[in-house]
Amino acid sequence: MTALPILEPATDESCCTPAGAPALGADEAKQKALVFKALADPNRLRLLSIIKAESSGESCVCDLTEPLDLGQPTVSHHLKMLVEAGLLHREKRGTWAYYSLVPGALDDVAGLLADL
Amino acid sequence: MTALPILEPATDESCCTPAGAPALGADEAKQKALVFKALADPNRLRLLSIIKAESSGESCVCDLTEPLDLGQPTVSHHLKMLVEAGLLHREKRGTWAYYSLVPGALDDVAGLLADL
DNA sequence: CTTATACATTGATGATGGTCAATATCCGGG
DNA sequence: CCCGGATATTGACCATCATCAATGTATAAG
Repeated sequence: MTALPILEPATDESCCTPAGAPALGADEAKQKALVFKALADPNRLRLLSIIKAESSGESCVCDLTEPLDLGQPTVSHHLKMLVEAGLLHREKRGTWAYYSLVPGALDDVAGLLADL
Repeated sequence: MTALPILEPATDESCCTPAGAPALGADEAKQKALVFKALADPNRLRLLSIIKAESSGESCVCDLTEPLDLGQPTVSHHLKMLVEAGLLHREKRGTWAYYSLVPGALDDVAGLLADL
């Protein structure tokens, strides 16, 4: 499992909210918590911010290492977590790896908060 | 420091967004990460969900221990973290402690995501 | 094929976090 | 004043995490 189902279309339900359980179930809560875990680190928030602010919409690892004052392996690790959370998209062109925001992903997270 | 400044009015800035740094600064990132840390646990998400679903708008600890299948000290610990994150409000009436959602707090978190 | 560059992975370490048992505190009733 | 119930706090234990050094992988250049 690389991408989390929470932020995907996930059309396996009939429609809208399941409306079955009166409150958040244990499994749903665990899945949603994974997304917030990905956001629960200052450096990962900064990574998202930097990538979002980039005019081209994407950044390579080499441009992200310096502003965060972190080692390259650490930055790669954080980026991987953000990709697995469904927040970032990774595209490798040549020797470089370009990371970009998944369109609407942050809005989906906001939606997670709305229908808690 | 009991309440986090992020979700407070925080009118110490002139207006709107600081617009100084081109991206998220280290200190801002640290503060915002604290809020997401509070949300990065399945049981805390369930606590918020249960309290939100309550028709009275509030729940006491005794009503929250059973549905989560956790010990009372653990529930109190989670509730404290949510209060310190500015998401829950605590009001003690008699022997009981009633927890309720801080109005607009979840919307403010959504706003945090919007202007990353 | 060799080398250099960009990035990912592994392993280790120190720090943080979730949970519980035990205990403390606060409040209402008798 | 004493007792019992509801909640908070403390201390400890185990798991997870953030970070780095070292190494592995892949791609482009020569």
